[in-house]
Amino acid sequence: MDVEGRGRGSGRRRRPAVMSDVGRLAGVSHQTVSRVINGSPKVRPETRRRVIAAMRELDYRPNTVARALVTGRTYTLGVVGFDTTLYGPASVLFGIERAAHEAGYLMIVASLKALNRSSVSFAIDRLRVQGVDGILVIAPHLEAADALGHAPIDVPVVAVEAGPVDIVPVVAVDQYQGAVSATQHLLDLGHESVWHVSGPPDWLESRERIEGWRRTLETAGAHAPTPLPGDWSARAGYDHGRRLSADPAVTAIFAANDQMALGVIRALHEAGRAIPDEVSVVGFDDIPEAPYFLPPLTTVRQDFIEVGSRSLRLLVRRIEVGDRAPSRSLVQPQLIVRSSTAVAPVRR
Amino acid sequence: MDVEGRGRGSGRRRRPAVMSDVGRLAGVSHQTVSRVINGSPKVRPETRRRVIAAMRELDYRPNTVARALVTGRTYTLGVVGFDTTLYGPASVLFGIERAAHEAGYLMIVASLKALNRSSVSFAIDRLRVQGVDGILVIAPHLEAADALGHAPIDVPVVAVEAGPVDIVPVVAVDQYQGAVSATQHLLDLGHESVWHVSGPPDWLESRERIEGWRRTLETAGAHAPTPLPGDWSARAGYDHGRRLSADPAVTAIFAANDQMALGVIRALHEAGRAIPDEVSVVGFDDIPEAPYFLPPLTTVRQDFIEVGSRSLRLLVRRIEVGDRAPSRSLVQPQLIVRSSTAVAPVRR
DNA sequence: TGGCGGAACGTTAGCGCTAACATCGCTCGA
DNA sequence: TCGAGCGATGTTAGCGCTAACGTTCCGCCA
Repeated sequence: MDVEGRGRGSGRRRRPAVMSDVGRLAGVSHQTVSRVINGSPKVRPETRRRVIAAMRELDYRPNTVARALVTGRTYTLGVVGFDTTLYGPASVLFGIERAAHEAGYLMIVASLKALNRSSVSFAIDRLRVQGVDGILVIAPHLEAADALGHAPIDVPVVAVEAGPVDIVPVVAVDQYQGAVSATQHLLDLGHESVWHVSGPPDWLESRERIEGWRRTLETAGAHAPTPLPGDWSARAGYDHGRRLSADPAVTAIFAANDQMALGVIRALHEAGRAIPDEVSVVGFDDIPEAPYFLPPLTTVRQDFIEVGSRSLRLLVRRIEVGDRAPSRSLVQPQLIVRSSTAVAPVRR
Repeated sequence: MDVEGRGRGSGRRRRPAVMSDVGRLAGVSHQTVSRVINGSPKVRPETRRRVIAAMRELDYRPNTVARALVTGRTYTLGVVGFDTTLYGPASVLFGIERAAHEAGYLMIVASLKALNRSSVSFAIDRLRVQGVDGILVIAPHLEAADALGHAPIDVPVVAVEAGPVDIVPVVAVDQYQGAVSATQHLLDLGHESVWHVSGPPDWLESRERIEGWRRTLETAGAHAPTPLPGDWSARAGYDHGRRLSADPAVTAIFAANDQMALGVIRALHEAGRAIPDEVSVVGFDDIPEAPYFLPPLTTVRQDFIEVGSRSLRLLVRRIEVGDRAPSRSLVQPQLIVRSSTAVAPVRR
């Protein structure tokens, strides 16, 4: 018997035990079982023991759905993200899940097919209908951030990596400062200017990195060339890199992420321009592979995990304490100097 | 009034409309509203129209939780994964979410802190208590796969990237075949043997790749050196690469993933050994950066997205059709030849 | 000795929905 | 002409839980 390995108890596929089953076995009402589960102090130790024994005996598991129906709380959180295949978003997601688990929440992920307003709104709605207690939106994009302006107010929302959104609280890496430190590093090495392979113009991260780079050059009195927009891919970096490597004036390149930096490096290499002796290259993100590029990449490290867990903690605070008030929390990036950057070559 | 921007309707924070509110406004019973929502044919078009109008008017949203309580279906799926920061798992997750969305399900992610039996069991339990309709376990690991042997039978489970598990159905990439094609490619180029930087021995993927590599060498009558186990990181590849580059007999290296291949490449480069002229290198995965390595990496492409969506479809079939019977679905990998491999150098 | 208060329970009434059955007209054929 | 039959709707009874209130029993003090 019990061929199906259904655990203790005899016979065929019984329906799982419910609260009143436990109560019956323990000789109490279902409400007392509920009290035990919810840790009410008004239960005699002896009774509690009997109830717990009965729960174990019947392999009882509380029905979360029924509980959610009456309490209105599901202890699930929704996360709206875009391309979660990329290292950055994947890490943020990971950080969120870690922190959510610790806080007693489960994480539901809704990916976006496209980065636009209606797409974000639909995703938020999908999660809301599911009954999540709160929503995190990873919205590093103009239109996506815009959708947050029309976010529903009956469920707490926190934006991750979004730009200056006034309506909802935001947790983000200080992209501007990261770009400043990358650019300043190159200027400090004696480069007269720094070329920039940027991200897509409609991404907020791109904009802030461009801004940081431009301002730093301007402050130093250096000329800021037109930024070359890529799509974060190594291929884009390669394409721009081919053009840049043909220009002997180019001695320093700041790529808006490590993948594009990799493409730039390959293009420079093919053109026979030595890194870092002739051209210095800086990336952004510090992906795990960056130290093993040829040469190892100087880059700006973002603590994605921290962004994820910090935004989650903020969301939970809003859910549980009811804290409103928009806020803005910035995580500081860190310049990691490796050997893809060196002092500027002497001018001929 | 309505300072809080709560939408149409006058006055303070009303509670959201429920079915009977809609019914009242439309002049029907709540059950008729339910029929309209569930697409019952037994509703007059005129009535249906009135109900829909009332729903819109009140901005009605069905309460998923209440529905789940009575139907027993939540239309959520649980996914148990390990390090979802890596490109492979992240892509599988992405593929799952895509397919889940299409099938009308939401995806809950539970990450593992450690790869062992109890950890997997706990995660499955957490999801089960939450009421998911089915569970996907990304378990490329011995112990993790082992936990599936004791999987609960009251909720459908599908294993992703797991080895030969007999109890639950499995969807995986044919790692063995991938390793065979990588190794054979190197043999075909005239290399006398192929060194292997493998993954951790307790990962199923590592084992199958080792097996494919070893068998291919044996079949060709070549000597199979002891595989060098890494941890998938570029650093591990680098460490092994340093030792391999010191051995002039080494002319071909098969790394069990692209990150380790990158480390190997850097080590060879530092040792002054030319790739591919002196040493050929093959990776595994075909991460998006692989074409931009120096030199571009020959590797074995895994279609992670396909693995994800295929496993999801299998799970949904089991949920909705009740299809039992363990099965095994293999996705074929593909050798991508780039310029990190070339004919073996002539022997001195 | 009566009564009062609190600890430790039990009972009841929902949460918002669906499933099952009951009811009401109306059409249509014998 | 009448009722069988069916389409369209209403009514009722839960799903498994928590919240609110009722009940019981006992100790303690006036």
